[in-house]
Amino acid sequence: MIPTRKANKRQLILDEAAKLFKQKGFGGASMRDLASEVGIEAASMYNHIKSKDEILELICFRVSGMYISQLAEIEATAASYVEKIKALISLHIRLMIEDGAAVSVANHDWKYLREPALTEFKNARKQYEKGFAALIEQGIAAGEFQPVNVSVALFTILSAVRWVELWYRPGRELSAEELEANIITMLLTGLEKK
Amino acid sequence: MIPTRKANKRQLILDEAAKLFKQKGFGGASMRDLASEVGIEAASMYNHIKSKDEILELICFRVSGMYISQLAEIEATAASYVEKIKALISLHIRLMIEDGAAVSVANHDWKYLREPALTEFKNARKQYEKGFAALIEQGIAAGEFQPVNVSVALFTILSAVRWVELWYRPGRELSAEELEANIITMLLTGLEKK
DNA sequence: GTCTATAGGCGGATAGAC
DNA sequence: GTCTATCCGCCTATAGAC
Repeated sequence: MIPTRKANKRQLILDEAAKLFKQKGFGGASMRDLASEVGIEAASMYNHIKSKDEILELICFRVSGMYISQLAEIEATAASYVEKIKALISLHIRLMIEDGAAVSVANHDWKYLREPALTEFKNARKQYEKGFAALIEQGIAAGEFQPVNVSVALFTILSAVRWVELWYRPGRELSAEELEANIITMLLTGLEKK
Repeated sequence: MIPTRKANKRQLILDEAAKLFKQKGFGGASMRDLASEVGIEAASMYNHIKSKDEILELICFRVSGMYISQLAEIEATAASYVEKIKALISLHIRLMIEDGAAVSVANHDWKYLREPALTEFKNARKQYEKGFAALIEQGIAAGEFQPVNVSVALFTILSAVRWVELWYRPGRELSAEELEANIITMLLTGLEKK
């Protein structure tokens, strides 16, 4: 039987840490806070994790791993570039909704990683951005996209999906599917009516 | 004679604080760090400011004040809704480039404000967002914009201009004007070629 | 207005009993 | 594996000399 993510206390600590870091920031969340959420004393957590820094690393690299493996899958499909970019936007929104706390930590608190993890994480992110940018570039070359600056297009898309973290609540007026459809409309066809 | 912003030591402290908070976060930047940047001892700063919290408040409310007053000016013009939205996008990019550290702190560290400042800041931001959303809504009603969900459009635009803070360096391949033109293209006409 | 010294609290992490 | 007790360092802020 494959253990679920919450099977052991170690994973419970990581999940609660993600929520707490998202809420208070890495620096603002203390090990005593975290222990209280988990239901044990701070000292007891050190039987499950090595340090507070290790917790941050585990969260950040789990998230970067998800993005990179999913990008590889999308790259390998035979879809058009428009479809591939739509799939990437959909991926970001879905991960944000399903695993929001961890994604949020990887987005905001990665800078508190210590070397060598910091450099490793930056490289992973750069690798992801390069793959994403290549799809935009190829889409422009293929005539599917407007000849916009590739970096601007890349970061506009990446940023535009980030606010979902701040805004989305399950049971909001908009369903996840409607949210996704609206963001894709904004990014691919723009606000202005032509 | 009107004093410039750097005329007194108090303002120097605020400017250095904005840079430091942007770099390390409010919690990660200590008063000793800040004093070292200013060139005095930590204790000496308390002759110019009341507390670390006061520094954060002064930075955040200066920024929110700028946005709100500029929004009022744009609302009062006779331009089309397309032009008004373009002016707002331009405002965000310009403030980010000219006063990036303070804007960044107001974007990220406002959550460390203490009551009653926290509630006051949230209300100011909500007021700004409502004004911005109203322009989008009126633009849709006037037939200038696509009938997209107003909140989605608003937050997509607000987020899309935020990454400029992470990306823009004076002397990058793209000038501020080109950057602005490219972002406006992305947001108003979209990535896809039609 | 700046300094040195320090108060008083909270941080991460460890030792050792059970 | 969990606890209590504790180390030691850094934090914001203040007191008081100059």
